[in-house]
Amino acid sequence: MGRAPCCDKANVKKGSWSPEEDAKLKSYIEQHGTGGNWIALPHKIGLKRCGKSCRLRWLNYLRPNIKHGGFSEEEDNIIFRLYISIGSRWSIIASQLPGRTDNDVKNYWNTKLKKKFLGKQRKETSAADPKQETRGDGHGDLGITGWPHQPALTYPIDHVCHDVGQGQASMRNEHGVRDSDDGDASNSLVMPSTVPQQQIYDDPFSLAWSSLQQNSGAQALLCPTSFSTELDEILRFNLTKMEGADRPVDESNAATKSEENMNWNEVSPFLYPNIYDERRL
DNA sequence: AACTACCGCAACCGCGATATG
DNA sequence: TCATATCGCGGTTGCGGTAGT
Repeated sequence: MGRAPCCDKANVKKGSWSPEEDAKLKSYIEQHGTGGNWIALPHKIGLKRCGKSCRLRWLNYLRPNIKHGGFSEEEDNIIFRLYISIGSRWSIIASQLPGRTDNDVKNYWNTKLKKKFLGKQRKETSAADPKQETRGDGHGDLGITGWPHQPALTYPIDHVCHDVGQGQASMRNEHGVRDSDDGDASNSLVMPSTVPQQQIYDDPFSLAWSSLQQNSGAQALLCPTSFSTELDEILRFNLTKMEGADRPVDESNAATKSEENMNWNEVSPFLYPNIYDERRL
């Protein structure tokens, strides 16, 4: 049997929100909060909308301090590096960008950033071997191996805080207040001070490339022409590692598995495998 | 000016996770 | 322990605007 619908679709309005609907929803939530129940909320305020739709509208558009468009170069870099590190975990990535929503970041990546950085990749790759410039199958602009679909590359994300120990503060200074700045770091990928300082790259592609070169067992990557194939393999490897870690390996590792509770200590073993492997020995 | 193709964004959908009774 | 309700997330779709022909 299929899943029960979250609302009565016949009596629910779909499509774009009107200013009146926005005003109703916004004023109610500002006065009363969500009441912990999105499904019941539209009925309370007389909106013919699905609760999920209300939640999405609030989170992505009506919520205070939301920024739309105008992504900075630094934000581009953060998104790119996190995507390389953890894949399409948009909510986690967005949590590192105050005022940005997961939907916004996702759209921005899919429409602009992916092309921007993959274009760069192709450029560098083709410079080394012009024969790999294009594919005739119409997928050329998605990368030679389609690697964006297999994320979770191992490499440091000191980009989250360009200066270890100061990054948090610097982000705060730039954007004002962190969206998860409630004294509980459990919702953020917080960089521990023990993480070794890595070379700072202005260009995220260079950073990813350099990291691949440094990665043990990635000798083949030193040959630019095999970049895509090897990257593909590394991505698969790390993805497998991350998926495997969703299940407790031992008692000490059987902590919460919820992404919401993901913090640096849980993510970092995948980003810094060498460091954490050594600690276990 | 009209048509078409493309792009960007808002919103929807479906599923897994979690909470609750 | 199980069933059901709800939340939260990532992937996908659809629409409006714009550029190109």
